Amino acid sequence: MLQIQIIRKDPEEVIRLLAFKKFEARDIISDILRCDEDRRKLQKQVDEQLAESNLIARQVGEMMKSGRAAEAAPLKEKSAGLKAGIKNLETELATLEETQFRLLVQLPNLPHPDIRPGGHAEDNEIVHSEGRMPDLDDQALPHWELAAKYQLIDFELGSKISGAGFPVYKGQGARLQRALVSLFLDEAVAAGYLEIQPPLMVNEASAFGTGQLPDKDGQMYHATADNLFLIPTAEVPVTNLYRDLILRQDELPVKNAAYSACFRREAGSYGKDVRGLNRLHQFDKVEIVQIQHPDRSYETLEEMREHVAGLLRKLELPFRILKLCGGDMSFTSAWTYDFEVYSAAQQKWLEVSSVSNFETYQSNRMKLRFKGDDGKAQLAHTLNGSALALPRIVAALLENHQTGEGIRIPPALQAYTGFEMIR
RNA sequence: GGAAAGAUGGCAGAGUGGUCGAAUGCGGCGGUCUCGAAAACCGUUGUCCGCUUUUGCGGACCGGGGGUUCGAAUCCCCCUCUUUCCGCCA
Repeated sequence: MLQIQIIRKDPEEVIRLLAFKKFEARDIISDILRCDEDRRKLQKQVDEQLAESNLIARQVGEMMKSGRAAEAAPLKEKSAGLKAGIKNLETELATLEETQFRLLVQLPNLPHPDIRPGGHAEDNEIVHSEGRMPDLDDQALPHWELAAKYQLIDFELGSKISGAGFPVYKGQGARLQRALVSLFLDEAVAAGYLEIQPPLMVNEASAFGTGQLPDKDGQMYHATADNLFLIPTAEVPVTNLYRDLILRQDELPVKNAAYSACFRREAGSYGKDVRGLNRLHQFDKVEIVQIQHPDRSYETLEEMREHVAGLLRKLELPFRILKLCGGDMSFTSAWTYDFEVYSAAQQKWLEVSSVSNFETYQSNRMKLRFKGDDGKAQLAHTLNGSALALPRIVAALLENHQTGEGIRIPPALQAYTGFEMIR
């Protein structure tokens, strides 16, 4: 959620930057400003009335104490008369506050000024590219066929017990999952992240805090009996750990890493992109989260980007890093790098990680602050990234490392799988 | 699922209708003392909103919402959560 102060200060700049995200904000902004003005005017009125009422109450108190109860009667009456008016004003104020909030929540985060405007994939800038493209022969198979051939993943069985998009991993396939999770967690811990094992279900306040509600309502599985949501990413519970907190400046940066299963309804996405592991309702992911001082959050973003790149190197996968254009970034992000791994057998790039700086957008919702040197509380910046999401990594590993004898496991992973080849 | 107790400032914990944003202790910060540190002593120490924007003024907040009253942390109602006991159980 954007801070009202920023909109008040320079509404034209907000409109200009939101246009980078292909968001036409002019109407909402003018509604917000009008509402804000009304709200402040009303706030002043309410405060004045309350001040008067407080004064009378104090005077009555004095009289009661000094035994002049009779004199208090007219004051009591006056105060009682004020009451109805105050109540009406307060109700009106609450309505305005709610309206303003409802409007504010509709605005996406401002992209950083260095973000390119645009709304198409072609507007994304390839900022880095590395790794050797595998030259596979004509017999190269896509991962869903490899998964069947080596009995690693059973999609049909998953459909039977749950539905499409819930794969069952078996044998070396299951072991590969566990190995990747362990590798990713160990790397994160080595990089200074605190390992967290969060709940997989969260309440409404948490879903709101990181921006899943109301923006992505309908994308989460909702357990209505208890009003809990299955997490779409560990970002949600982990970032919300710090909701409503005022950290000390010397506690920054907070670095947390968490493995979790992730659940996404993916309502409305069907078609060729959903084949195999490309798009699932349940998948595993290790997420890294940082809470950082606003002055250093972009250094931190680069650090996180380098961490993710290191993982892909260990897995010996060719990858590229995209700096997303405004229109391709998420609602809540100010700056996003996407990592894509080349899938040789599908002959396309698969998104395997997304590393973002949300600046104060999440922290403003969550009231996540820190106390600076001046003793004043201010909003912290939040960042997160996948490090990494498993399914497309598994897809790329299977496809890129397939050989005539089987699928080669990169050395860094062998310690975790306990085998060098999938046969 | 049943029963009971509870929710107060960073933490612990007092406060049962008026001067309570709230005692006290711990912690934090500043100072005295010291070569320095500890101890001791003194002072200080919440968040949000509005107006002024330098000092300042007003308002709100004692889990959340509503009510009673001139006046609520304190009384009443509803909700949420926590703890303990019983039941069930990986």
